[in-house]
Amino acid sequence: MHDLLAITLKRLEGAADGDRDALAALIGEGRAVSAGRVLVEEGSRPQLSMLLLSGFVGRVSILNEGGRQISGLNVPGDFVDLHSLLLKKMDHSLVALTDVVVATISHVDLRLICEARPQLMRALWRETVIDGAINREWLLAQGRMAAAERLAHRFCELYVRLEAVGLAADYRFDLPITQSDAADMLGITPVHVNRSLKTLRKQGLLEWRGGPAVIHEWRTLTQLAQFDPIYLQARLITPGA
Amino acid sequence: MHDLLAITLKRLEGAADGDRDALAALIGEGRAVSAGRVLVEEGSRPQLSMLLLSGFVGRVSILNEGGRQISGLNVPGDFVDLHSLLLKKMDHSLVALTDVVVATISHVDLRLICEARPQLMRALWRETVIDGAINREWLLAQGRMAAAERLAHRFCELYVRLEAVGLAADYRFDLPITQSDAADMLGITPVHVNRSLKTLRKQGLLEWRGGPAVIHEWRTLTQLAQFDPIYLQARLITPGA
DNA sequence: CGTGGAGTTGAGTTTGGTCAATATGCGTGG
DNA sequence: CCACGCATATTGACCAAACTCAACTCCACG
Repeated sequence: MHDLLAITLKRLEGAADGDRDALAALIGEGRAVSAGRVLVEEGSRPQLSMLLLSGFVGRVSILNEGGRQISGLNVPGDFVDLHSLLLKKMDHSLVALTDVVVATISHVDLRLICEARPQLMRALWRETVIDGAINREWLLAQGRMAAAERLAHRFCELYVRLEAVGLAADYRFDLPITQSDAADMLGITPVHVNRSLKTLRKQGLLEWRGGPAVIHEWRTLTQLAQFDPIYLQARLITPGA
Repeated sequence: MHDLLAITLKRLEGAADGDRDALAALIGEGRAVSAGRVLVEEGSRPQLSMLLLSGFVGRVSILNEGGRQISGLNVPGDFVDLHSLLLKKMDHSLVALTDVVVATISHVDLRLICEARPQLMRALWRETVIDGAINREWLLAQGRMAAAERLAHRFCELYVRLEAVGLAADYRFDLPITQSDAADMLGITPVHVNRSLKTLRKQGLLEWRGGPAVIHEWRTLTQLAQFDPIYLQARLITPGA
């Protein structure tokens, strides 16, 4: 668990070591939350931000009539809702898609440390900007790619992000979410996720049945998905040791 | 033009007046760029950020095969590429969708002023976080709304954003972009934009033919689009005087 | 005038959605 | 240990939204 904290801190680019230590000192103990639980409710006004230590958290937006969209996914090592420091009211919910462990940092502390340490603030700002880059990529995929390619793209992205925090290797990683959740991430129906998966499976590109995922043909998969990790590079500092 | 600068500065929440003046001092003269021009090229490493004073700028991502997606739209008063201060390499292009006027601020200056004035940095950070909120809303629309509703939603958003900077009133505003650009914003084809527009027009909801836009039935339109401006509220400080 | 870009419309196709039945797998209580 | 029940996954048949292709119109501009 503490490896992860180290990785998270390490990729705060431009921060001094003193900054990192000071931030680390503000981070609370990890708290376990079980799958399906809402971590932060839409409309609420959080007084703290969270660092994800294990599991997957989804950024969930709801439409009155029949729509649920996961507009972002956090993997271990991510700050989950740094932006709530700046935007009082949550315009979406944060949901534990799997069992998760989160550590918290109070906004009061964050505000103080940011004021005292501009380089750290800048690094945290940068984290939220990278989230934005990922978001843009999702939007591009959502707007201009077919369902199967979008799915392939998401697998590529997840692999790269998880590898960067030591949670994926040899084209394998664990993704214990439902096809329904995947559907909400991709903007398609669960039924169609299933069919798209079948297509990719038949092409021998990957294997995933709600738990361990294996990418068989990385090269082909990235080509199909037109996946270019530049938009992630900011998070690509390889895990220390 | 300088009204606009004043509005932009005013909505930098939490900044002191001294901060605003100091920032204003760094902003260069407006430069006119004509429609269609690329302001910042994908892959480049900008040394400055831009403030949009007039016209519309699109954040354009390209897919190798047949895909162009506008993943964000800036209206006058927006900082166009603040995030390039933090992410060296552009992962998308910035394109003038109409004739525009932009003022620039050098990254060197920005970095210095941010270090000296944490509250200003925080306010600028907040601006990029609001961009993220808009992005999430687009993703929600892209993923879970039908084309016509998505189009309606975009009109609602634009009206609210433009009204906030004094460029829309009485449910009217000017939007001199092509249907093709609208298509790339919505993730649909130009032909389908045309048909969706026809639908909305027939329902008497709005009028737009590539120039002035008029929303006839705001209430109905917002309902159709399930438009709730909370995600924009951070930018809703009404124009001074 | 006439040329090219943008908008409009129709006809036919494709992708993904809907509805519904069946399968699978797991945790609980008997 | 088994049976039941629920949630998730899988598949088929049919439907609807959006795409493709192509023709035609409408301007603005030279």
